[in-house]
Amino acid sequence: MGLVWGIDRGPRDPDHEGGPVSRATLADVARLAGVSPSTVSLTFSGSGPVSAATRERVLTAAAELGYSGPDPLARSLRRGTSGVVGVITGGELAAHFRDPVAIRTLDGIADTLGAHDLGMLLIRVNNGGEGVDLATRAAMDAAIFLRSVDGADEILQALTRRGTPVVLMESALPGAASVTMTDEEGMAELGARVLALGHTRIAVVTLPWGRERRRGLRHGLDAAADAATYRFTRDRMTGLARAGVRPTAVYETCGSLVEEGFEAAKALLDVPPNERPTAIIALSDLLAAGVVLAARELGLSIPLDLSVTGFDGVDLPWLAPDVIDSVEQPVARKGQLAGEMAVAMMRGEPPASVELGVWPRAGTTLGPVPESRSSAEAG
Amino acid sequence: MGLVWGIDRGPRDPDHEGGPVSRATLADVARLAGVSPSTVSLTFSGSGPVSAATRERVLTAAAELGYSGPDPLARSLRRGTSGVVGVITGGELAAHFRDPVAIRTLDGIADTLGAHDLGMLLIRVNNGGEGVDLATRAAMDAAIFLRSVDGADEILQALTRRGTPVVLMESALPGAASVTMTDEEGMAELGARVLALGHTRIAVVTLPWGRERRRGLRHGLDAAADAATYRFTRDRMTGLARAGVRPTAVYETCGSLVEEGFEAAKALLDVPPNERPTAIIALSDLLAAGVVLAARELGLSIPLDLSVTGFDGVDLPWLAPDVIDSVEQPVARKGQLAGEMAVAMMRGEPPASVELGVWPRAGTTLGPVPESRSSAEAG
DNA sequence: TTGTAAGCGTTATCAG
DNA sequence: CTGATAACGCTTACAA
Repeated sequence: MGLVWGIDRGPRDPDHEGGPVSRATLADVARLAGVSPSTVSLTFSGSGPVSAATRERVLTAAAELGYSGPDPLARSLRRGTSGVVGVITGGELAAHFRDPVAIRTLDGIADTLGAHDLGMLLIRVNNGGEGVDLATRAAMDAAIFLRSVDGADEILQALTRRGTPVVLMESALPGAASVTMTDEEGMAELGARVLALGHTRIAVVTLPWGRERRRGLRHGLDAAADAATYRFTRDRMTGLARAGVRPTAVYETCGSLVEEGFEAAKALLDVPPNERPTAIIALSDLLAAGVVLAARELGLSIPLDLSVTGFDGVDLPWLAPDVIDSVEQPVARKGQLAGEMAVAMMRGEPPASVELGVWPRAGTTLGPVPESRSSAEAG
Repeated sequence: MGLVWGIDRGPRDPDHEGGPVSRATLADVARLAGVSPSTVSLTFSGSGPVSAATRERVLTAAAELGYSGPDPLARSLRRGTSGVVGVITGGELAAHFRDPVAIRTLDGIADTLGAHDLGMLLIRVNNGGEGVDLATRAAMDAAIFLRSVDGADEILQALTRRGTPVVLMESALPGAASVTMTDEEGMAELGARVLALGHTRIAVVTLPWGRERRRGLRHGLDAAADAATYRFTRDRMTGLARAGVRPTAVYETCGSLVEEGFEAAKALLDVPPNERPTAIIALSDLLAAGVVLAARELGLSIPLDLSVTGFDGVDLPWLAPDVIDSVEQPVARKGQLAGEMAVAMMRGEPPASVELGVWPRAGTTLGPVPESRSSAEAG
């Protein structure tokens, strides 16, 4: 092939003299089939009128040369699209895919992208800045930001300047689409339910407040809501405060894990009986499950001795017979929606913002509510 | 800019006359900075010698034009690489990301790819063939197949012809790298431990045998091992048979889920006490956990009334105080290894095949072994 | 240290 | 229905 000086693309078996040094291209197929490159292109894309005979000849030539369709890279450049949507994750998710909520969100995104025949480019950005480079250099037709990503600003800016549509989850920014949830309202409603039961000694087990992880007792809920930089944590604590919950103890954990909830409960319940909380509000279901397990171990009956609530609406079959009283989040829907927004923007539609509602879900760990107070009053 | 007839790339705000219709390119930056395109390229790639003054001028021009680095598509075409590794998943994983083993594998892959600044393109191929097209058309420098993928052959062929390196997990093929695990041996060892305890009435709770999902009792283990088309299922059952386990009952489930194990155990244990199995071997930890929960509910003491074993070595803190006797798999390592293989092949190294060992892990659900028999005799 | 030039492998347009 | 042509936006060997 007319290669005079060649391009260095690493070792390609140079002393192999019979076979082609580089892969067959569309032009090679055209030559062998005795047609023009455009005809070959049309044959493979299926988008143009090609006579059966010609198509046959092209396909034969392709098979002979071991040509398996247009090169994705060249096609992408020419068409200006890559067929790939970037999903950029940070924080916890970067280290482990373990959070069931994140997993379900990803699943929702994958649903939508799969249905549109789009690839999902997963980019983990960790605190060290690994991934930022990739996120700004990778080819993608749109990007979805999952949770708060630490190097987000830089990435966001690069993408925006390049005109790549961006969908933000759990945060909003002009120019970008966003999907958020009414965590605060949902938690306020759940808090109201707890208060309606007449509990006075209420403890709260929280998610991490910010990037640095510290485990232990904290003082006051309002201060906590202010101090927390993580949106989930802040919104949910604010919701509790708004509902009028004044906890006797607040315990910060290092993450949404069963073990963390277990430890927190052990600490909170290891006090004289008359000081012991009668209700523990956990900011996630996994934490709540840990609380339930700790209570079981201490011989406390749920919900008679202790009411427990969570957040997320995750399915925990192994906690049977208990089912956490929680706040249901349409997480998969959220992911699908984010995917749909990305697709819409790729088509040129303007960015939209959607807020999905969350709602309390009755379980077995809260106990019966004496008086029905379903709608929480704001204020 | 010199666009006369233009290319239709969808709506781009055509009546906006002041601003640039298309994004600024490297050439535009060069023109504004008064340097040649190659200089701009060198400036951004950082790979060539550029004087501080020139670099400054280029960066200023870029900022002015809102240019944020070379277009990924063009760069990819020119360099011949995309910086992306495809991870192709099928079967169960396609529908849900829920399997903890798969998740840990993905995590391992992500570790390695992240460290090499490579993107991870997740492609789900479902039974309907969705994703096959994408897998053959997407740009990737290497591909990793997770588990058995239904349309795999077609994808594999296309990738191979294109010269894309392929890493197979849990299967092997000439020309492709592969990483597998010694499931059969591991299970044989675990089976030997069960037999060493003197159990005679042993039941087995299996993973799905093949694509079609049927739940219920089956007859015989050898027949089962033959009938199973899913590799995990087949290998583990073969291992049991090899160890000499002759189960009194075999129960097929629809998936590795706690609920499935629970149901299976209920069915297996709902017989007259003198026919009841004294040991249940589950082919996954999640299934085993379901068995433990069912046994608890029936008031059976573990391991006194019933020995239980699993497979995978997954952490299940919520099952405390019980810890499943299981077979530990270095799953994350497996993922990392697959990533490393992909990277190596991208560098031109020949495909390698690695088999990772698995080993029994002692828990609390099997009971003490009277006589130590650590090495299983084959045959 | 910087500029020149030759593509990378396609596809969209338009003419035949 | 098919062919010629002109990009897509960038990188790199080599010359200056």
